[in-house]
Amino acid sequence: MGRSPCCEKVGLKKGPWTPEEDQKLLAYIEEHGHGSWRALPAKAGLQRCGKSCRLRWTNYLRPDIKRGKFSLQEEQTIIQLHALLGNRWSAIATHLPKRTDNEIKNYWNTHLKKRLTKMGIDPVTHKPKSDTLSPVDGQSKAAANLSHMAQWESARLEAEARLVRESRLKSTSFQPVQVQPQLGSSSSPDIVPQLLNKTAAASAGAPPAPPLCLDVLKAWQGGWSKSTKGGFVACVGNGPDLESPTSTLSFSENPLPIQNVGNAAVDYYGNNDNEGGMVKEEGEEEWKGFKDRVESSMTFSTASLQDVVFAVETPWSPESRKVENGHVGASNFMDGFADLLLTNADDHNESDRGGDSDNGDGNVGREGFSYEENKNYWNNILNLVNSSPSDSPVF
DNA sequence: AATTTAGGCAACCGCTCCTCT
DNA sequence: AAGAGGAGCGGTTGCCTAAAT
Repeated sequence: MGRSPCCEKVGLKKGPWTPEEDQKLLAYIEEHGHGSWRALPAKAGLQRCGKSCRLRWTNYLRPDIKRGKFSLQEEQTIIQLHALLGNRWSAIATHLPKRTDNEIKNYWNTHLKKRLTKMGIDPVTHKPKSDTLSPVDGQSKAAANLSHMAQWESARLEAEARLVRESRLKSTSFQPVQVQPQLGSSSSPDIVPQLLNKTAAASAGAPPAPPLCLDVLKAWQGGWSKSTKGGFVACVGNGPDLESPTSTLSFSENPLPIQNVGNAAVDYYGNNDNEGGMVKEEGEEEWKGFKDRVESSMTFSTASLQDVVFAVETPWSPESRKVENGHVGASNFMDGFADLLLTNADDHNESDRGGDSDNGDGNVGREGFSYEENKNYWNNILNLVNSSPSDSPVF
């Protein structure tokens, strides 16, 4: 709003950095920290704008940057998180602590995007391109449902936030929330546990939730059961490792209309006959901000993730769903997505990847996703989030 | 060997968000 | 509550290098 660009000053250098400039910047930051980026160049004796200095530091000079070729695991992480988050490079970068968002962005644009395209997958939607040719068959519908899952999750977070607010009005007597230490690394460490607890309490038809001790990772491993009302109950925290009482999130009053999951999210959370009171009302901006905080920290609520899996699994074949040791029955990571991707990745890459990607199941080397592949694709994305390293800054 | 083309990456630009006053 | 400044993010550009002709 009227503020002049930081680099507009005459005499400031642009373009590639010289080793001397790098040295000056490095030396200054090592001694003083960066402090105010705007003030840094003058103090460090650099003819650069602060923004340029920050960029140089974060993308190149920072000591904890890993440079060089991306590993197989890193590629998988990027692709799957991109499917979930879109072009939110900084969020993706939080899962690859030694890579910069810029590096990831470049790698995506120059390598991974092309590879997906070559496989017949739209790199934007992560959906088989063939879907657009025959959008009416059941399989395509399922894939279309999947493509909305990120939006779904987003809408859900908004709704949860609304529920928090509503529950504040309805109840003033919640038990203190116990938070396991792992969550402390989140930028908003208190949000999710409270969110879950209050969401559970506010859910229509759900009994008052006991205090919830949430460890996202453990909770994610919790089992599932189908409710007797035809809805679904996510049993949070009943895995063997959990010490806390079980919290039950019930959506039995509102079985999700999965067949139109993208639009359904709107209805479900906004305008449906929702007895849970998920009604759009005042304070949208506040809740948008709330949601963004949750999203930006990638602190997915357990319920959200499980709902997503629910959305993935349910419309296809509920009976075929496997639950193994409390995990969602996604196929093995390497057998599923990675094989599909890397085997299709052709030709020019296997030599430097170790070449262990062909599982010989016949699902490779062709365009488009099969039903199972689609399922695996998304389940693996969720598994990735689930299996994020515990020292990840976002979990 | 010279020229053209394509790929890869660092850096810039403009916008948005957040914080402070 | 509103405005200004700072920081961060994502998109894009432009340069450099390698490969192809």
